[in-house]
Amino acid sequence: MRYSKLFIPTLRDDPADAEVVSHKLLLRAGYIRRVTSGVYDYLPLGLRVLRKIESVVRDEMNMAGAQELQMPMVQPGELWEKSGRMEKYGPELLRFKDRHGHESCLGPTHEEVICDLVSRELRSYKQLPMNLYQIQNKFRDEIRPRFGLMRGREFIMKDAYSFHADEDCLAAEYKNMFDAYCRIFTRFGLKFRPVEADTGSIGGSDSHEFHVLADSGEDLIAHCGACEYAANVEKAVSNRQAAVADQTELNMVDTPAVTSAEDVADFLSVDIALLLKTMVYRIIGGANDGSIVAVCVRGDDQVQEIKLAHVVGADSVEMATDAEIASIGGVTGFVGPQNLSSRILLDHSLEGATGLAAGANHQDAHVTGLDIARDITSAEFFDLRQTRTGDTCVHCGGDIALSRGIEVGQVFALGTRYTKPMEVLFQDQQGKRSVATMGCYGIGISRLMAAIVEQCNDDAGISWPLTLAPFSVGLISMGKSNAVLEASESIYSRLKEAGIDVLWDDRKERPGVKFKDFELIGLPFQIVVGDRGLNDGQVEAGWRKNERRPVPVADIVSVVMSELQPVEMEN
RNA sequence: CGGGGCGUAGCGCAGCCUGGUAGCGCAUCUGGUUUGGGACCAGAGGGUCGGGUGUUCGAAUCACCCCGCCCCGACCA
Repeated sequence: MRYSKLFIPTLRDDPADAEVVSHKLLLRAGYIRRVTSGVYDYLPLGLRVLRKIESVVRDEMNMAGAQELQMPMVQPGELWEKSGRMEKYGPELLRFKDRHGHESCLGPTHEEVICDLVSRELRSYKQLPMNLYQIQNKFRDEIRPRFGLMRGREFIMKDAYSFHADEDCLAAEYKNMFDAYCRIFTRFGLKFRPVEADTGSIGGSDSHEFHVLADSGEDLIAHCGACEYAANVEKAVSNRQAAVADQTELNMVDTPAVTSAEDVADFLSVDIALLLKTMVYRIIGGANDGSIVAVCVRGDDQVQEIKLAHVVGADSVEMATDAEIASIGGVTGFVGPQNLSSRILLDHSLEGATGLAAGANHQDAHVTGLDIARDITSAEFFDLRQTRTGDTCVHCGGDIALSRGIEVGQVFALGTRYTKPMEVLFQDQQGKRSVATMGCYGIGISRLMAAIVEQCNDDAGISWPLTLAPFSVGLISMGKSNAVLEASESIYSRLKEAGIDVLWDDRKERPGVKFKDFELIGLPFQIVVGDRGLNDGQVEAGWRKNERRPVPVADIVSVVMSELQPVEMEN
């Protein structure tokens, strides 16, 4: 491809509204443009990268035995009514009526559609298992789209759905997909980590997320330094060294206008870990929708709201209002676990604790010497705290550390969560009607593009891995002497004939401009043709990251082939 | 939706406080000189100052409303 004919609108300055490096670079290097909040154009360079990402994913999915199909973006409301998610999915599901007044929505995911399809065609266990996938646009009306491709409203996802006659078969496919995902992210050359995950709004039993490690990641993951354990903090469990204090009398003390855990600890001169922090939540969804619960953790811990939601069987939880706190006998800022009329849930780390300071449920007062076993009636203990650094691993006792990650894939063992309501039934080996079990497996294709840039960049721009670069080779001709033009033209066509993806910068620009643009765009290998070397029958060639070396014009194609080939073989 | 910030030429910004009809750098176009790391000279084009209403002789500037964008929280591939 000739640069002069390609639409690559590069920018000198960082766009003011881009925050993370991938967003800035993809915009500046002319890969994407914003259309509206969370919705982007993929320009020619961006599309080329997308296609390469897709082809690796396709390759591995096909090799793992899955088959590709394509489902629609527009979905009928009935399907969502049937699965029960019309109500549950919430405002993220973009709904609309067509001209006939028919309830429709834009597909944020495709469990309903695939179940509908499979339920119509599935008769016998002999048709199982099967794994169907697509690479397609999704739309989720995100509360807050941000960071460019990282969290768009419209995005591209590879989603696969598998159906099975029994649990064992599902487990085997889950493992199969897990392994395929590891191969995919390895082929991209990414630093990634599979972690145990909460199943979120999709539901199901088992789930793992695949995270690309990056400081700009929106997720926090906990991992053990000594063993393989890793989990999203929404789910991570860990042991903590609990601070202990002697058993003492229960006392009420004045703490005028001292409310936060830090301030109370300072004011009373006690270790913040010997504080008991009480948070009051309202339950959203589920059997106890609307009811209020009190939750206690140590002063230096945070309540993990996802864990809490699971414990109380809620869709989610929200902090209670002052009035709601008062309704259970609490006083905002001074809430404690004693004499509350609501359910009181305590984190395991508080079981048997003594000598604690806590809110007194009186204005401007706390209690000291609180003894959980002695002073709290009807306490229930659960894992409710968020794992933090300094905790130890429940499996091996090793130290837990936290990292930031970008979630680029997730696998779910869904069981019959969808197949039951959607009536995906078949006749089993005994001739009985049976519900299929299901798994689903997603990879965020467009998000991956951003995640890769997060890991592959430097001060000058993007630094694509060879397998994903929009072009493998950038050919830069310098000056406009006929010798340079002719040599460039001939090298360009010889490279093309050899099957190498080459971008020839034939523009009438000064060398500096060309170098800067190529480094910004991030092509992995460069060839420079200039009068200086041409006089000795040479051009320069080299990887973006290294120095270029002189190469005889006659050898350039074979040199490029031998440089590029071994790298491609590794992948 | 709650909290903070912003909206002036394609991009990055100044002007606003203290009203007088818009400016800088980059980019673009023309001519010339340049040509191994974002050139130089000369000239040119491009803006209903996010939108509306109001105050005023006069509004980019002041007030109110709306819209859009970005950042922090709840969501997820």
